[in-house]
Amino acid sequence: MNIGEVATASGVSAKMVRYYETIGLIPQARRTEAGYRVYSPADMHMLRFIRRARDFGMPMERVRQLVALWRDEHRASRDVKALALRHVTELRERITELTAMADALQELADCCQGNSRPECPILRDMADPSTAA
Amino acid sequence: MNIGEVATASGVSAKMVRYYETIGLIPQARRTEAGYRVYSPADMHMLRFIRRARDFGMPMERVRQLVALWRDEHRASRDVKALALRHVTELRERITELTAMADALQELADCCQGNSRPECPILRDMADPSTAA
DNA sequence: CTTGACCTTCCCATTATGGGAACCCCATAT
DNA sequence: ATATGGGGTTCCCATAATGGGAAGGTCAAG
Repeated sequence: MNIGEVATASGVSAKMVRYYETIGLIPQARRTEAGYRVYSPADMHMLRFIRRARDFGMPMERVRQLVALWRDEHRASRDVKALALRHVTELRERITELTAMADALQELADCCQGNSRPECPILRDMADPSTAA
Repeated sequence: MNIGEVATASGVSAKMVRYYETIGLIPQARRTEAGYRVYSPADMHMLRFIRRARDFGMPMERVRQLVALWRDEHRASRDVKALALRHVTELRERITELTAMADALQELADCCQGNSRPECPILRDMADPSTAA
């Protein structure tokens, strides 16, 4: 397969495939005489795997660790699980933060009449939180 | 006040104050003879306001709109409320996405023994989701 | 008048992704 | 054989918001 085919098959854009190669996330592809990159089905699976990891919201560094475990026949599933759970924890922390933001802003909005007059508790609170409603 | 003072007082770093000026989020500061930026208490309040908006997770473009409303004495609170609720909606959408990621990964982790053997449902599923447990 | 803290501008780096230019290659239709 | 379209290649640029750091000017206190 060449890069366009592996991109379509894996769901990773050709641009990103080249990028992953430059940052060393995937090994350098073999080349044809003309310089075209050549991929095996195994490469395609690896890219698909990476795509899945990204879909889980993992930062590249974590993806890198996970790919290393994936390729290591002698890994301990404990290590994979620990990595996964660490990510779940981070996701839940982020969710907590966003929820706090949304709730706080929702509460302010609930206090706002939302009419044609300028008086607005949202702006008032944001300008000076000490005057909380 | 000079930039260091307004930075400390507003919670926005001096670097960011200069940056906000270059992108036109805040007006260009007056300068002393020597070229030092000079800020009024009103400027400080504006920066604090911006800081609060950022704390709510708003992207700069939304902050820009909000600052415009804040400065407009003739705004309609309806417009402020609409903007706030739009942001709440986006936050909740993001939360839904992150929750789906966390739940899916948690479910995979629950299936993983987490021992010293290499067999791991997390990796198996990520490599090929069609073999779902 | 020195010294240290603060200011100025300018450049660089980050993360992951896409856009686009300039140029080369391959297969197919004429 | 050749024109042509659809790839491929590299390289550079841009993003959003933020920090780091260098080189050099300024201010205030001792």
